[in-house]
Amino acid sequence: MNSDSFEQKVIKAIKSIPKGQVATYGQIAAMTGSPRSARLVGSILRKNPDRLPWHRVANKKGEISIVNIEFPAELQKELLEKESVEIKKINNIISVDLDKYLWNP
DNA sequence: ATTCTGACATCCA
DNA sequence: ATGGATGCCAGAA
Repeated sequence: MNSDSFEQKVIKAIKSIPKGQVATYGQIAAMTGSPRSARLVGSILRKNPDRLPWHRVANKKGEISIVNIEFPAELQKELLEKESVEIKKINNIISVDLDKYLWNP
């Protein structure tokens, strides 16, 4: 499998998110050259459960879009707090303050 | 080959 | 402001 595949680029981009910061799906997609492929980023994260800092990826509202039962939003909350990222929980909806923690490459 | 689906992002009512 | 519809694009059926 060639290392230039969209999937590989996405994985690299996600791995490069600095500790203590958060990136959006669209941002990752844009970094890999396909600004319109935010949804594919999600699919890839879903396929690669381990080995990726998936907890540093949120949608543009700063919300967590976890669907995978193995990696629940609560776990993501813990992981982020461990990196000193402030978490807001409103109406059982976990989100991060993008104004403060969004990664600007 | 065609249709459906989705860890998103936008637009419109 | 909030929800529904639409666009994108690769993989699955």
